[in-house]
Amino acid sequence: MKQLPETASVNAQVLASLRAAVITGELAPGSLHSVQNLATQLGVSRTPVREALIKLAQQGMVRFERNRGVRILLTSLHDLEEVFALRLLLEPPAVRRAVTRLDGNQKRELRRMFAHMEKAAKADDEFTMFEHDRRFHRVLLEAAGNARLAAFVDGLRDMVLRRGVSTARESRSLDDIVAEHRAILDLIEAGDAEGAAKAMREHVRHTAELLIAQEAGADLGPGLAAVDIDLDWTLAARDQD
Amino acid sequence: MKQLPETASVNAQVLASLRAAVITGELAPGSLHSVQNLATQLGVSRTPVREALIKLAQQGMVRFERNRGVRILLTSLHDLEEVFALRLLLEPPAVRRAVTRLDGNQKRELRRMFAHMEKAAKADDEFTMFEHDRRFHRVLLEAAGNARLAAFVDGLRDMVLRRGVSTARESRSLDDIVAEHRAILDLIEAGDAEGAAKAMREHVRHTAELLIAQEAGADLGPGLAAVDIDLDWTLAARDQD
DNA sequence: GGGGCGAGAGTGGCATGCGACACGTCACCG
DNA sequence: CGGTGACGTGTCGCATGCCACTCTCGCCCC
Repeated sequence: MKQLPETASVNAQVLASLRAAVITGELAPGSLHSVQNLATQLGVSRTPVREALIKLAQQGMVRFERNRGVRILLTSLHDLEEVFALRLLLEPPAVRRAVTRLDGNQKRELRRMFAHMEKAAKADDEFTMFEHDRRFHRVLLEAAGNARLAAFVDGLRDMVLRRGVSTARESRSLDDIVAEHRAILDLIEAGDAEGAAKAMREHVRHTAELLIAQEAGADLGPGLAAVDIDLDWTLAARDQD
Repeated sequence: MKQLPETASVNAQVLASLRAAVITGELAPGSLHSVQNLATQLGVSRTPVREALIKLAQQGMVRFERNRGVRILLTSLHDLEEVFALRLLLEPPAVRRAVTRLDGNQKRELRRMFAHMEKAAKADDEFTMFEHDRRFHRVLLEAAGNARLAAFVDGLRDMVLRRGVSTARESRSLDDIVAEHRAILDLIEAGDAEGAAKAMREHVRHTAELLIAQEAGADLGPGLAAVDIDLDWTLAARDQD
């Protein structure tokens, strides 16, 4: 486990370390760990570790088991289904709204994130790629003006990352991902809120299908994944005035 | 062997107490409190109190201020806007999906909650009314099969409760609220997913408008509230295949 | 009399002490 | 030989100790 050198609050450092360790799989899904042990490895006392774990537990990444330890929860197929159903409900409307609200700084930041993604894709740097992917989405969500939405969706991504980072390459090239984001960015720049929302919708939907199909394949053995999960609750007729 | 009392963990009890205290206004919005003080009042040590407050802080109800105390956050107009924008995005699709997935127990529970609401409305029992209102919505959200969605929306309600419980009576009678839920329930029983979703949408929208108008009135002084907030991000043209 | 300052009280954050409980081990009994 | 129960180890949950920092208020110097 990585030791953080900097001088932010101990709690925040521990939280970041633990979150990273869970995401990268350094703390294996399903495994059990003691607070004391984690604290020793991080070079701090049990208290900040416990407090950070409480936050992760609220997010659903770990679970306390009394007198046994802390269980690292695994991301099931159903978890992926839940996460992407929510992202499909929230991100397209958020983008639609963000288009009319983005200020200069945010647009610049968006372009910057996209440029970093392109560069990382060229360099085949998966980690940097997903890092900026996340920040790209976060800028958009924040621009929608709803902090709770932004925080919630950002938290949802954690559940996917530890499945996604290591495996996305198998089914979709980094260039494809960049292309989907380019489409979104172009439509935003053109002021086409509706188009951008639709592009985001397709992007999330595409990502969901790939990850879920792949995950189902991993669970059931290779080559026979025939799952068809109804992710998209918005497909029914419109409930509008 | 059964353990009837099933004494919940101290932490859970403290969490419930603090949440209730914040919602009822016993801990006034904007006020500052020390962990030590709260712990003494609850008859426990600082640790479980601090841990419960950390959870409330993650939910946005309180904020730690180093070396000063714990601030009880107030629900601003913008907070209400955020909460209801999210509920409008999430609850109608959840209901649409729930209609086709409700099992017998859940339908029975739904009818039971509604009956309690009717009874509480007749008895003019505001508190019981809102209690069952919340559980009515929760049953529906859980029936949609997405635990994250249910937990998230349920958490959002906390932000509204402390404004809503004490003030809803001024603008809308309990009977009106019951009527809106009756409409939803009837359409669910009839298997009309689309109609139920629309009814839920109108219900949430109606609630939002009343609460926000009233809150704006309270902020700006009585009689001149002329706010028009764009809650409804779904009103734009449909992003569909 | 006015202004600056310093000492004290109070606080959150981190470290540590302590008790009750879960689980694996192993000796002992049937 | 198989089952069983007591013990030891390890763990969380809760209580408490300690420290650096903030804020207040009264005192002292000018």
